[in-house]
Amino acid sequence: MEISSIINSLNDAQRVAVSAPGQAMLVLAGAGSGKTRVLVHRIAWHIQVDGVSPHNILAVTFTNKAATEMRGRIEELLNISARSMWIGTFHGLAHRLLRRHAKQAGLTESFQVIDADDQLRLIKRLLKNLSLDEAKWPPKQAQWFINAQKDEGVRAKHMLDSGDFYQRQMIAIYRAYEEVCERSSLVDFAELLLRAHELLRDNEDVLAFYQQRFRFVHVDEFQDTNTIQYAWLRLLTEGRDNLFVVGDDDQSIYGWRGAKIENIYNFQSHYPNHKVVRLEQNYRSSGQILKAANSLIANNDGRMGKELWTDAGDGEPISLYTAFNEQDEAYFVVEKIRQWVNDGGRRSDVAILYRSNAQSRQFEEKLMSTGTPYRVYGGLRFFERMEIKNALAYLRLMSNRHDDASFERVVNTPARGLGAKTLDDIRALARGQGISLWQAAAESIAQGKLSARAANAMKGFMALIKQLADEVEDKELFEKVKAVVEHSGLIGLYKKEKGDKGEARVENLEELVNAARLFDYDDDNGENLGELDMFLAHAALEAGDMQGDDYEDCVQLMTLHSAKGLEFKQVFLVGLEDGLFPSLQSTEDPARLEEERRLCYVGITRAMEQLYLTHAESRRLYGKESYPRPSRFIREIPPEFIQEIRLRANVSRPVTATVQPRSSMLGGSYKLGQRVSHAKFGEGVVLQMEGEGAQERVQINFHEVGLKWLMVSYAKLEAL
DNA sequence: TTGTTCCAGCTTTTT
DNA sequence: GCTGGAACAA
Repeated sequence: MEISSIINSLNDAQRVAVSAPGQAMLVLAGAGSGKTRVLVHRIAWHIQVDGVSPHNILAVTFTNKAATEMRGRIEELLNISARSMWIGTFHGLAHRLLRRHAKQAGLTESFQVIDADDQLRLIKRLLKNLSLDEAKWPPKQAQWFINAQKDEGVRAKHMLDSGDFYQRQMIAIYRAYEEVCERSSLVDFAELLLRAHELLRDNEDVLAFYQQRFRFVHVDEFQDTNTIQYAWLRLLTEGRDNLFVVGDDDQSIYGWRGAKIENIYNFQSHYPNHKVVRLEQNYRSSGQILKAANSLIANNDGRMGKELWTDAGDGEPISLYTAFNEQDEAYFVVEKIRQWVNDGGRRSDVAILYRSNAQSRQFEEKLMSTGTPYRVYGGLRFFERMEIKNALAYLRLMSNRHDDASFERVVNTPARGLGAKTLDDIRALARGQGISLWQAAAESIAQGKLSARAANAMKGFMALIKQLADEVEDKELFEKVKAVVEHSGLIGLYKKEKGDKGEARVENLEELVNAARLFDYDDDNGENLGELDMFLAHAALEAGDMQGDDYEDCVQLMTLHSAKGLEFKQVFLVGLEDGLFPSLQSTEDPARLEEERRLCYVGITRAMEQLYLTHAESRRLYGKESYPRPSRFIREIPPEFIQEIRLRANVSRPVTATVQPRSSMLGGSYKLGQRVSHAKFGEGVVLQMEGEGAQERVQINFHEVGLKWLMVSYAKLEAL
């Protein structure tokens, strides 16, 4: 393999980046400028020209997809196997480190990874234990707090009590959460990163080993790194000048989940010998689209500075359509797509991009009514589905009885007569003695604390888990999964569920067995880990692709966030209205507004040939009619790049339906305002009535307990 | 255990 | 205005 094959296909700036001598490097790669190409070729350069073994190379990405693609492209370019090279996501690599050094990281060897959903359930449970009112202490907020602290590398024990009541409570929740995770051997996503950082920071030998091993470290999407991820990279590379990062400050759109655009700026002081290379030649979009994007993003302050250009010509101007309302907007878009397809365009080259998921519906309806195939991105992934998570919880319990999160999840799923009361008692015992729920359950049975019925049910559940675990011990992974699916009772539960839903769930469970069959154990490079545990980790870390690729030619619908990194010949950027995009919550804060602008920049730069911007003069939002102003981002694009279009000369306004006042309730055996008495609720006054005969119901305002609806035939009311 | 009513909440998302 | 979850009645 010649050097030329690595260098020839590159432009000057790309070449400089790829062939630079070993030193810290910041590649500012604009949209569509060949950033992955540069990363791939840089790594190939190290291997081919510097003679570095793949074994000594580390490459970090954010998504599994990016990691897989990069490995594939390196293997293809060099025609070698890159198996020994560490390429993966921050979380995946952190996981691998923690498996290898579980003990030094303070973890048990069988620790399990939990996803955001598991984490939230755990926190909900914990708030109940602490007798905190969910209304006053929203679990989501606590989750956000905990993860934000971890992202900054802060443990509960490090947090000072500022005397602030809210803060103090959050710290207490954080601490309690750490204890639960510790006891159950559970590690959440943020914890993976934090632990991996602490592992390197606190263990000189481990750090030295990996510093030596990774002669060259590469990072994709550097603008999306958070504090702890960057700290981890610095431990591995600082002072050694072997960190190669690629990113684009103009495409930083994840500030709200902890990404620090500042990492790009700080890189320059942390690595004084660094070199900056700008990739500004764009190979994706036509000239006017790029100029519009440049003008828009120029409104942001404190950029690194970058201007995209192309030698591919000006292309068509951007089209702007002002719709009467959101229906009309959808009509316009679908009509344009129809024309595109009529002219021989492929549907999969068309994307409808919106700010928030709720906007997809109107487009779906119009697409459906015209029989246009489409695909919506987002939504639940395979391993996030309820039935799958339930089955996995059984598997987890088989692997680790002390996994409280899984115990909670399936102890009464399918229902086996273990009610709230029984479980509360077991939880109380577990909490009091600092033992797992499984142990507490066993103890309760042994001490005869449970009613005969509950004890039986619990024994049955525990026996089921044990039996499954024993029966399957030496079997193949897929047989373990199959045993769970067949004997847990989940299938029976979902078969009973009415509609297609239950059927789909049963199919998914069958698909899970299949996924286990196909699971490549070696591929995930397990360290000291059984195949089952590896599969469970895989399920958490890689929730599965959005949906299986359907081969049909589909219009693509997605949020602007999910569109990052993709490109389409024809792009519709819809709902460009103040309050929607930029979102209402971002309009006050200049920093957040800049992030919205970057998001718009990302959207514009997805388009290769044709870009349509649309906004509506009136829009139904949260049930109310609103009359939003066109987005400020439209005004920030110079008019010379924009062409306004009108689809129809006149639009008829929908007639506002007159609201029929509901006719007053027809009386049965009670009168409005009648005073009545109920055995349990005491005295009250009848306020409303509906239904007749056996179905007759009355609403009563009881003096003691407030409003209630009661069936007249059951309630045994006494007229006073 | 199940069906209903009530109520809050309502950007963006990967791991 | 819709949805998902919790609370409640039966």
